[in-house]
Amino acid sequence: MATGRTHRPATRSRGIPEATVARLPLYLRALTALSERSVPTVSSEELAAAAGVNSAKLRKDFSYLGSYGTRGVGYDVEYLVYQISRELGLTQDWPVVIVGIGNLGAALANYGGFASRGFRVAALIDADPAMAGKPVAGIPVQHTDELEKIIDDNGVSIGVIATPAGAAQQVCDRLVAAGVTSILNFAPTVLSVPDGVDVRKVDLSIELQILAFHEQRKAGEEAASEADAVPLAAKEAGKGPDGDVPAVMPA
Amino acid sequence: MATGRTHRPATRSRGIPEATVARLPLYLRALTALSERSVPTVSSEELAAAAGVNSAKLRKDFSYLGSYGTRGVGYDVEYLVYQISRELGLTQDWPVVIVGIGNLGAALANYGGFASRGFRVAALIDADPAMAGKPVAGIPVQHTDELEKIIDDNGVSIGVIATPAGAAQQVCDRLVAAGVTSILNFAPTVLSVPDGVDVRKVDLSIELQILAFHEQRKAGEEAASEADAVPLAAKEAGKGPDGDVPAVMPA
DNA sequence: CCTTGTGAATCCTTTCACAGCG
DNA sequence: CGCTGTGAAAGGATTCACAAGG
Repeated sequence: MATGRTHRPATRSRGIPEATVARLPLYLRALTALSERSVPTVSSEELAAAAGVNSAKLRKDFSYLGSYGTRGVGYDVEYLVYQISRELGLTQDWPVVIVGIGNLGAALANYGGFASRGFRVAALIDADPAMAGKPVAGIPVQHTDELEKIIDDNGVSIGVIATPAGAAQQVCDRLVAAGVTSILNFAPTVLSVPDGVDVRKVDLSIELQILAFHEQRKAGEEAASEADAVPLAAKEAGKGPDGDVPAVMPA
Repeated sequence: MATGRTHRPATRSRGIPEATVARLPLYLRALTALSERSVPTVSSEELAAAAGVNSAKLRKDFSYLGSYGTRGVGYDVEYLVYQISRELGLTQDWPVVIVGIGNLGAALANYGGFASRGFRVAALIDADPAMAGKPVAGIPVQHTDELEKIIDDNGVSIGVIATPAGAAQQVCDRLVAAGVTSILNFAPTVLSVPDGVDVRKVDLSIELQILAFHEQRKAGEEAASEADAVPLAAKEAGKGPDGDVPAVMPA
């Protein structure tokens, strides 16, 4: 969805479509579950159901990786787990730093899904001096002043931004300057980065707004009121209780 | 991305493309910022830059909503804010419940972006009896036993699941049975829901995995032609060539 | 037989480029 | 003029449906 702006036309090697890449982690998770239950093989139909997609799509996706299945039988679970992991770059482990240790940052630090998938939280960084030294998820928080040194010492190329919106671009710039080339942004802001740097964003309130759109549709399903003229009374001014708790701020 | 499976072919009224719907919140945020700075009008070019998209796309998106701009001038900020809010269903407010008040649930409860956008956290629900009554973000946590009553009393139609993966489907089923028709799922599981219920998921580790994929590509970039301009300071965090190959190989 | 792998058809999204209008 | 609104072209992604192969 939101990778860095116009990078090169298409990575030449074996261009795997972006939509397929986005689904590989899904397949990987379903396969891992099967693997844990010692299921030896799985058909595209079964795996697709477990991953919540349809089987034709899954087969097409796998066809970009190569021919890893056996006709009449299905896919070898262990082998596929390995191939997808390798394709995603998860056979090595990636040190990541999390910047902004509010509620959300702490949640991320504690999130088991990172560690179990080849990601290692190398450091937690926060601008609040009072946080410095305090352990979160067993890792001591370090002050922002150390950012460049931390990136450099740990060879970090992936950074997670969980600061308030106002601080995000600044943090981003420092991360990039220090050598980070992939950023996962939880702050509700558009980050601008130089070419070659990938940014993905997760925006909590946007997801809810999309749901609200569909919810509204459902509500007005029968007796479709075409009657809404245009009150224009945009009294919907930016409301009050904004500046409270940290984590992430609204726009 | 992940709305409920195949519901009706397309909402007949004025079918706004899904891709457009997903961008409306982005525009809304940029417009709100302009509104706060009392900017009266904005061109598609400027607004597109602020939202991080290109201007042709933005104009096409707006064209699905109607003709709200003025040629030679641009768009009236206040008016657009209102139109988009209305289209997204944000002129009413939506009571939501958050189930699973761990680190992530607490972060969500504290997240200002919800309240400021027409969403009201009606209740926090957790299965741990020890949490019951404890206030988080000023709202007392209630026990799961109360779930159905809470949904009913508050007329909640949107639920947020922030429980561990193992509990998610069960919670989902109860929410749906109680009348919730839109679910935002943070648990790393595929939820199955009946037709007519929308599910969107936010998966923290999937985003990182996608970044890792691209990061890996960048690392293998040099050695080939085009000396990319990107310093690529990544320090080669140890790591032999190809991790260990797992036991099973293909037939 | 059964299930994969894949051309071809279809559908959706983005981009182009310019006519049309304030 | 400048900027919107939009047909038309281009590019992706998804689905179909079936030949190929164990």
